[in-house]
Amino acid sequence: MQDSLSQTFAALADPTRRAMLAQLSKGDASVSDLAKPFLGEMSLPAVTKHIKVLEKAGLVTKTKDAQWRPCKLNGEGLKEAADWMEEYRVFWEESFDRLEAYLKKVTSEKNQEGKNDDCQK
Amino acid sequence: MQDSLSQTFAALADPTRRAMLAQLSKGDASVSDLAKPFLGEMSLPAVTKHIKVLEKAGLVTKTKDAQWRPCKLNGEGLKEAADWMEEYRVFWEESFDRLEAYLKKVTSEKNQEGKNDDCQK
DNA sequence: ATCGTACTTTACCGATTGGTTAATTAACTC
DNA sequence: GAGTTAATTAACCAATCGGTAAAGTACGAT
Repeated sequence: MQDSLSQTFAALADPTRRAMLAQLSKGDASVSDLAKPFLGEMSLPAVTKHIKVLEKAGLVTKTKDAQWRPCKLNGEGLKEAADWMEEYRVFWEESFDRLEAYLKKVTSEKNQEGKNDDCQK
Repeated sequence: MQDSLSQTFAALADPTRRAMLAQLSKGDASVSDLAKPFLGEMSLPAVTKHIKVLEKAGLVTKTKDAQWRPCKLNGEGLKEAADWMEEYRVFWEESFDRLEAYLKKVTSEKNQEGKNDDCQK
């Protein structure tokens, strides 16, 4: 995993890490703050590792404050990935358009109920 | 890796697979079509595996046509991931705003050159 | 100095990933 | 039905991933 885009997507491919980003989106948090919701499910070193993955992907920056390590969401780290996705937007919007067109069609057909029973064409 | 969002991001976390999606965005392609750009770097079974990852993530659908397996980009498979990212848009736009504000500031300071040499405040 | 808190590092483990080669299935072609 | 083309499956391998327990580091408080 060399390129930064792969690193970013890989970092996002884990629910624990996404939950951490969600928490950081509400405000900065220390390692133990971030760990709190998960200490039932995993150990502190596991949390440290997850944070390191987020750091290396450039999604989080960690600073020092006495014995604490306040972490901050780095929004810019998501930009490259979002730009990549943007290229494909048309491909889900076009299928939405098809759905919309279909719904429009069946609705107008419903409105013509009784007027014409020949549904074969 | 249970949840579909993790599966999607994991599928995107590989340059070979992203290149395949890029090719499919230009039009449907068979497995060997998709393999062509990579046959110098990897074998056909490796390509089959990559396609299977994309399929399981719902990003690609594969059909049958004689001995060929035409693949199609499924744009809707990206929607969930794009929606997730959208939540964080403000976090990279806000840092862009800060940059913009900074550039505006230094520009206006530059315009005042000679008028006031006290750059300490 | 030593104790507690916050966190990291090390060493290990099993499961998954990304690749291989070789064999197999399936459909068309002669 | 023998051969060719398209693709998959099976068995294997090394590297990475997500986790652990235990030891180590660094800072503040008493």
